[in-house]
Amino acid sequence: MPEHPARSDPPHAARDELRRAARDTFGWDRLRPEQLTAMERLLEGHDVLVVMPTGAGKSAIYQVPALLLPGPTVVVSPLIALQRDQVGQLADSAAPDAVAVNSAQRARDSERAWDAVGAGDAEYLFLAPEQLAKDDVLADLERSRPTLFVVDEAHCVSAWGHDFRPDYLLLRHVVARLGRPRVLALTATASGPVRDDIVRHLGLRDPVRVVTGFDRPNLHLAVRHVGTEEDKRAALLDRVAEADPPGLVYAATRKDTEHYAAELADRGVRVAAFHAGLPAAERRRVHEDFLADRLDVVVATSAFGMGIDTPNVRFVVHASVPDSLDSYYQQIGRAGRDDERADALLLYRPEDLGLQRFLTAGAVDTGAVREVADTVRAHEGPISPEELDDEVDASHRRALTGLTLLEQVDAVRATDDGFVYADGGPEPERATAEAAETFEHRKELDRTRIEMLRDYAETRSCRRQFLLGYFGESLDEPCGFCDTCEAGTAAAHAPPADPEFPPETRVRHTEWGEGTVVNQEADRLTVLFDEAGYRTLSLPAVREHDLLGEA
DNA sequence: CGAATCCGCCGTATGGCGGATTCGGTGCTATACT
Repeated sequence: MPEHPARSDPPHAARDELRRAARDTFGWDRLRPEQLTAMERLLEGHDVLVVMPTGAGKSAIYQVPALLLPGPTVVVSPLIALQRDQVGQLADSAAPDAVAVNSAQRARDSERAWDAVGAGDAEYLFLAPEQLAKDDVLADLERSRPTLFVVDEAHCVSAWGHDFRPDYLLLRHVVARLGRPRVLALTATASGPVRDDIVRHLGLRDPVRVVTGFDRPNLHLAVRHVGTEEDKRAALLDRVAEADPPGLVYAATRKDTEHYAAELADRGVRVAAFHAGLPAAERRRVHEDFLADRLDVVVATSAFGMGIDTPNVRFVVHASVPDSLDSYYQQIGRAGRDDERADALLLYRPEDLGLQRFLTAGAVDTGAVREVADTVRAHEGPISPEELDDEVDASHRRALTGLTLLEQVDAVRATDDGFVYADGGPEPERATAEAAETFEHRKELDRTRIEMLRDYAETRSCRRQFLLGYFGESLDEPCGFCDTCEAGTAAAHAPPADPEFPPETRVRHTEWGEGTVVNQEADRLTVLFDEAGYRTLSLPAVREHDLLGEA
């Protein structure tokens, strides 16, 4: 953790103020040390990255300091439903007003929200990143002089910013345009590389990182290998039908969610399917029914979960592997928030990895990248993302993905007034090729992240040691509360107490170049290579052929 | 990459089979229409 800068105030003046504001405004009698640390650093003007489980009070970290800072607080939130929840929660407290601006509410309500922010009546303003790509929104925001810029669910920057929702990668320029208010990034789950990606793409400056432990000791971890699709279906139905509700089932496709939900319903389970293809009203109903205990089980795609903080979820069963251990841990982390026993079960078929490979395979649209490059270059003066979107035929998503890739290869750069073609940068043709390469590199990393699910499913070591290792934490002994521990294989495959390659060690591989050790098991080693992504190496082979040296 | 679905063939079945084809996740916003 970085050192405290020297302060002239008495040492705990800020702390006392924060505690008083928390108590008087929100009725919170005590704040956790990590919350206080993060709040204090914000007040001092630092950028802060917080990784803390849901339920630990992440929102408080901006809600309280916002009261002590002069201007309004901007909160970037990925889902309109979350914005609504947060505004509602603040409305129920004694805190100053919170408002949102988005396309789902009447234009007049958005206008009122801006008026309230402008007049200093609203302290908190919630927006999706897409709003911040609009010139008039940015102008309104600039006038309101925010002093705190919050990115909630900040893992979205890394998970979605690179292709699905490229507006996330523009946030760093929004922050610059606003005169650099301090930035707070909040998330429940992020492995080391994801944290670094967030820091880099939000442009955080020497951020204070507040990361609490990842271990959830009340969560029982298990993987069941299934042979055929039919075996899997049978195993799923048996397990879920007899499990203690409430619980969640994650499936890979929309159709699967509906199949499983129908079959569970036949067995008398109060169940609903949830995916992004359902009408908004149906999605809202399922969400509310689950929170209100009117449903035992929701069978969902990855669309379900953010904003679910019901404490008594007893199980999470995966009918198929997700796209990364980051996603997996986030999804199983929705169980057992009450600290009672909860079960995480992965039904594993290696064939299911294929679907995830397909889903992360998307190639970049080089035509769109080239069009963006040419447009920025031909434009007289700096061009804003909104103008670019208007002038380019490619979709918003492709145009902005192209823009952010071109920025990463130094072909375009941001100024205070928009993007310009970089003077010494590569020509459009070369820049397009380099952008495609950068994108491909990211996809390769994504593919190796999928392989980590294979390793998790197939490991004979303690599952918890494996998972925590992935998130950069170590557990000295096998946990005793996972299937491999119970089967006795974990003890036999326990990582050495004194590993040759301790976590975080920088190494150089003869083929894959430099990387950082993630964790060492009894006979294998996982390394995150800078270029080649996650790779698992056999230790005997490493020793025999001297594959790894110090970097 | 793998599963589900479609389609034509065989040869005449309250169809079966194999090869070809299609499909598969995540959300915002703006706009046209009822």
